[in-house]
Amino acid sequence: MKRTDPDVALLAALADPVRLSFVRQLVDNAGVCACDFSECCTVSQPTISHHLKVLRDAGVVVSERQGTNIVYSLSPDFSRRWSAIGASLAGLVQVA
Amino acid sequence: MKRTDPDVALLAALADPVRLSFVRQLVDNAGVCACDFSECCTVSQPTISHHLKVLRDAGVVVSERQGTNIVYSLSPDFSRRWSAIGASLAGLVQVA
DNA sequence: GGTCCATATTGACAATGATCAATATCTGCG
DNA sequence: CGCAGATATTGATCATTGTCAATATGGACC
Repeated sequence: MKRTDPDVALLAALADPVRLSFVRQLVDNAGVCACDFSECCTVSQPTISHHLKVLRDAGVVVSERQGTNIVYSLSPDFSRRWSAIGASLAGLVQVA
Repeated sequence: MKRTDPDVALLAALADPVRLSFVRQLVDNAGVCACDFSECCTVSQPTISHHLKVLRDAGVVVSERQGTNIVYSLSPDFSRRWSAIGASLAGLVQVA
Protein backbone atom coordinates (compact mmCIF):
# COMPACT_ATOMS: atom_id res chain seq x y z
CA MET A 1 0.00 0.00 0.00
CA LYS A 2 1.42 3.29 -1.08
CA ARG A 3 -0.64 6.12 0.35
CA THR A 4 1.02 8.78 -1.72
CA ASP A 5 1.13 12.36 -0.51
CA PRO A 6 -0.53 14.42 -3.28
CA ASP A 7 2.28 16.96 -3.07
CA VAL A 8 4.80 14.23 -3.70
CA ALA A 9 2.68 12.98 -6.57
CA LEU A 10 2.60 16.40 -8.17
CA LEU A 11 6.33 16.91 -7.79
CA ALA A 12 7.00 13.45 -9.16
CA ALA A 13 4.83 14.19 -12.16
CA LEU A 14 6.96 17.23 -12.94
CA ALA A 15 10.27 15.53 -12.20
CA ASP A 16 10.80 14.08 -15.67
CA PRO A 17 12.46 15.92 -18.54
CA VAL A 18 9.84 14.91 -21.08
CA ARG A 19 6.91 15.80 -18.86
CA LEU A 20 8.45 19.09 -17.76
CA SER A 21 8.83 20.18 -21.37
CA PHE A 22 5.23 19.19 -22.01
CA VAL A 23 4.14 21.40 -19.14
CA ARG A 24 6.34 24.26 -20.32
CA GLN A 25 4.79 23.92 -23.74
CA LEU A 26 1.37 24.19 -22.12
CA VAL A 27 2.36 27.28 -20.17
CA ASP A 28 3.34 29.05 -23.37
CA ASN A 29 0.27 28.17 -25.40
CA ALA A 30 -2.91 27.01 -23.75
CA GLY A 31 -4.49 24.11 -25.55
CA VAL A 32 -2.02 21.81 -27.25
CA CYS A 33 -3.02 18.89 -29.42
CA ALA A 34 -1.54 15.62 -28.23
CA CYS A 35 0.05 15.22 -31.61
CA ASP A 36 2.07 18.40 -31.12
CA PHE A 37 3.97 17.19 -28.09
CA SER A 38 6.16 15.08 -30.31
CA GLU A 39 8.10 18.11 -31.47
CA CYS A 40 10.18 18.66 -28.37
CA CYS A 41 11.31 15.16 -27.55
CA THR A 42 12.27 12.12 -29.52
CA VAL A 43 9.95 9.65 -27.91
CA SER A 44 7.39 7.35 -29.43
CA GLN A 45 3.68 8.01 -29.54
CA PRO A 46 2.84 5.51 -26.76
CA THR A 47 5.42 7.14 -24.55
CA ILE A 48 3.87 10.55 -25.12
CA SER A 49 0.48 9.14 -24.28
CA HIS A 50 1.89 7.56 -21.15
CA HIS A 51 3.42 10.80 -19.92
CA LEU A 52 0.21 12.68 -20.60
CA LYS A 53 -1.63 10.14 -18.51
CA VAL A 54 0.80 10.64 -15.64
CA LEU A 55 0.26 14.38 -15.82
CA ARG A 56 -3.49 13.88 -15.96
CA ASP A 57 -3.50 11.53 -12.97
CA ALA A 58 -1.43 13.98 -10.96
CA GLY A 59 -3.88 16.78 -11.76
CA VAL A 60 -1.37 18.83 -13.71
CA VAL A 61 -3.26 18.83 -16.99
CA VAL A 62 -6.76 18.26 -18.27
CA SER A 63 -7.79 16.89 -21.64
CA GLU A 64 -10.69 17.62 -23.92
CA ARG A 65 -11.75 16.06 -27.16
CA GLN A 66 -11.93 18.41 -30.14
CA GLY A 67 -12.99 16.63 -33.24
CA THR A 68 -10.40 14.07 -34.11
CA ASN A 69 -7.77 15.38 -31.70
CA ILE A 70 -7.43 15.51 -27.96
CA VAL A 71 -6.39 18.89 -26.64
CA TYR A 72 -4.47 19.27 -23.41
CA SER A 73 -4.35 22.29 -21.13
CA LEU A 74 -2.94 23.08 -17.73
CA SER A 75 -5.35 22.15 -14.99
CA PRO A 76 -7.03 25.20 -13.47
CA ASP A 77 -5.94 23.90 -10.07
CA PHE A 78 -2.31 23.55 -10.99
CA SER A 79 -1.17 27.08 -10.25
CA ARG A 80 -2.89 27.06 -6.88
CA ARG A 81 -1.46 23.69 -5.91
CA TRP A 82 2.03 24.69 -6.97
CA SER A 83 1.97 27.86 -4.91
CA ALA A 84 0.55 25.97 -1.95
CA ILE A 85 3.54 23.68 -1.98
CA GLY A 86 5.83 26.65 -2.41
CA ALA A 87 4.21 28.42 0.52
CA SER A 88 4.75 25.42 2.74
CA LEU A 89 8.32 25.12 1.54
CA ALA A 90 9.80 28.55 1.21
CA GLY A 91 7.22 31.17 2.09
CA LEU A 92 6.27 31.77 -1.50
CA VAL A 93 2.81 32.82 -2.54
CA GLN A 94 1.05 33.40 -5.78
CA VAL A 95 1.19 36.89 -7.22
CA ALA A 96 -1.04 36.84 -10.26
CA MET B 1 24.89 10.10 -20.69
CA LYS B 2 22.15 11.76 -18.79
CA ARG B 3 22.54 15.51 -19.05
CA THR B 4 19.98 16.26 -16.43
CA ASP B 5 18.12 19.53 -16.44
CA PRO B 6 18.82 21.11 -13.01
CA ASP B 7 15.14 21.95 -12.65
CA VAL B 8 14.26 18.32 -13.14
CA ALA B 9 16.95 17.37 -10.66
CA LEU B 10 15.55 19.73 -8.05
CA LEU B 11 12.00 18.50 -8.55
CA ALA B 12 13.14 14.88 -8.43
CA ALA B 13 14.96 15.56 -5.18
CA LEU B 14 11.72 16.82 -3.64
CA ALA B 15 9.54 14.10 -5.14
CA ASP B 16 10.04 11.57 -2.40
CA PRO B 17 7.98 11.37 0.79
CA VAL B 18 10.97 10.96 3.06
CA ARG B 19 12.94 13.78 1.48
CA LEU B 20 9.95 16.12 1.39
CA SER B 21 9.42 15.68 5.13
CA PHE B 22 13.11 16.36 5.67
CA VAL B 23 12.77 19.61 3.77
CA ARG B 24 9.59 20.54 5.63
CA GLN B 25 11.43 19.90 8.86
CA LEU B 26 14.17 22.25 7.69
CA VAL B 27 11.68 24.94 6.77
CA ASP B 28 10.27 24.93 10.29
CA ASN B 29 13.58 24.99 12.15
CA ALA B 30 16.78 26.04 10.48
CA GLY B 31 19.70 23.82 11.37
CA VAL B 32 18.74 20.24 12.04
CA CYS B 33 21.18 17.61 13.22
CA ALA B 34 21.29 14.59 10.93
CA CYS B 35 20.38 12.44 13.90
CA ASP B 36 17.07 14.28 14.30
CA PHE B 37 15.69 13.35 10.89
CA SER B 38 14.97 9.87 12.14
CA GLU B 39 11.92 11.11 14.05
CA CYS B 40 9.57 11.56 11.13
CA CYS B 41 10.13 8.39 9.14
CA THR B 42 10.88 4.81 9.96
CA VAL B 43 13.96 4.39 7.83
CA SER B 44 17.42 3.23 8.74
CA GLN B 45 20.39 5.48 9.32
CA PRO B 46 22.04 4.71 5.98
CA THR B 47 18.82 5.55 4.20
CA ILE B 48 18.62 8.88 5.97
CA SER B 49 22.20 9.59 4.98
CA HIS B 50 21.44 8.63 1.40
CA HIS B 51 18.45 10.96 1.16
CA LEU B 52 20.43 13.81 2.65
CA LYS B 53 23.08 13.26 0.03
CA VAL B 54 20.47 13.44 -2.72
CA LEU B 55 19.18 16.72 -1.30
CA ARG B 56 22.73 18.03 -1.04
CA ASP B 57 23.59 17.05 -4.61
CA ALA B 58 20.45 18.74 -5.88
CA GLY B 59 21.35 21.94 -4.04
CA VAL B 60 18.35 21.82 -1.74
CA VAL B 61 20.30 21.67 1.50
CA VAL B 62 23.76 22.43 2.78
CA SER B 63 25.59 20.72 5.60
CA GLU B 64 28.02 21.92 8.18
CA ARG B 65 29.98 20.06 10.77
CA GLN B 66 29.35 21.10 14.37
CA GLY B 67 31.42 19.09 16.75
CA THR B 68 30.42 15.52 16.49
CA ASN B 69 27.24 16.17 14.54
CA ILE B 70 26.49 17.37 11.06
CA VAL B 71 23.89 20.08 10.86
CA TYR B 72 21.73 20.53 7.78
CA SER B 73 20.00 23.68 6.61
CA LEU B 74 18.08 24.75 3.56
CA SER B 75 20.40 25.99 0.85
CA PRO B 76 20.34 29.79 0.54
CA ASP B 77 19.69 29.28 -3.17
CA PHE B 78 16.74 27.00 -2.71
CA SER B 79 14.02 29.60 -2.37
CA ARG B 80 15.27 31.47 -5.43
CA ARG B 81 15.52 28.34 -7.53
CA TRP B 82 12.07 27.20 -6.51
CA SER B 83 10.47 30.48 -7.42
CA ALA B 84 12.36 30.55 -10.70
CA ILE B 85 10.82 27.25 -11.65
CA GLY B 86 7.43 28.49 -10.51
CA ALA B 87 7.80 31.64 -12.55
CA SER B 88 8.54 29.62 -15.65
CA LEU B 89 5.64 27.33 -14.91
CA ALA B 90 2.75 29.33 -13.64
CA GLY B 91 3.70 32.97 -13.41
CA LEU B 92 4.57 32.77 -9.77
CA VAL B 93 7.22 34.91 -8.17
CA GLN B 94 8.73 35.19 -4.77
CA VAL B 95 7.11 37.53 -2.33
CA ALA B 96 9.37 37.53 0.70
C1' DG C 1 -20.39 -0.80 -42.63
C1' DG C 2 -15.54 0.15 -43.76
C1' DT C 3 -11.38 2.81 -43.84
C1' DC C 4 -8.25 6.23 -42.06
C1' DC C 5 -6.30 8.95 -38.57
C1' DA C 6 -5.36 10.05 -33.67
C1' DT C 7 -4.91 8.43 -29.15
C1' DA C 8 -4.83 4.90 -25.59
C1' DT C 9 -3.67 0.35 -23.66
C1' DT C 10 -0.97 -3.89 -23.06
C1' DG C 11 3.07 -6.46 -22.36
C1' DA C 12 7.90 -6.78 -22.03
C1' DC C 13 12.40 -5.06 -20.95
C1' DA C 14 16.08 -2.03 -19.21
C1' DA C 15 17.35 1.47 -16.15
C1' DT C 16 16.75 3.89 -12.07
C1' DG C 17 15.99 4.37 -7.29
C1' DA C 18 14.80 3.21 -2.33
C1' DT C 19 16.11 0.36 1.17
C1' DC C 20 18.91 -2.28 4.46
C1' DA C 21 23.01 -4.84 6.62
C1' DA C 22 27.68 -4.47 7.04
C1' DT C 23 31.54 -1.70 7.11
C1' DA C 24 34.31 2.43 6.84
C1' DT C 25 35.43 7.19 8.19
C1' DC C 26 35.84 10.95 11.19
C1' DT C 27 35.59 13.56 15.66
C1' DG C 28 35.99 14.20 20.44
C1' DC C 29 37.67 12.53 24.62
C1' DG C 30 40.19 9.95 27.95
C1' DC D 1 46.84 5.90 20.93
C1' DG D 2 42.31 3.75 21.67
C1' DC D 3 37.49 3.87 22.36
C1' DA D 4 32.81 5.52 21.54
C1' DG D 5 29.41 7.98 19.01
C1' DA D 6 27.81 10.05 14.65
C1' DT D 7 27.68 10.03 9.80
C1' DA D 8 28.99 8.20 5.28
C1' DT D 9 29.93 4.52 1.91
C1' DT D 10 29.51 -0.08 -0.19
C1' DG D 11 27.11 -3.89 -1.97
C1' DA D 12 22.97 -6.32 -2.66
C1' DT D 13 18.02 -6.68 -3.31
C1' DC D 14 13.48 -5.31 -4.60
C1' DA D 15 10.11 -2.04 -6.41
C1' DT D 16 9.25 1.56 -9.52
C1' DT D 17 9.43 3.75 -13.86
C1' DG D 18 10.57 5.12 -18.70
C1' DT D 19 10.52 3.17 -23.06
C1' DC D 20 9.04 0.76 -27.22
C1' DA D 21 6.51 -2.62 -30.41
C1' DA D 22 2.20 -4.39 -31.07
C1' DT D 23 -2.48 -3.92 -30.59
C1' DA D 24 -6.85 -1.87 -29.32
C1' DT D 25 -10.20 1.92 -29.20
C1' DG D 26 -12.79 5.66 -30.93
C1' DG D 27 -14.24 9.42 -33.92
C1' DA D 28 -14.67 11.27 -38.81
C1' DC D 29 -15.85 10.60 -43.35
C1' DC D 30 -17.02 8.13 -47.56
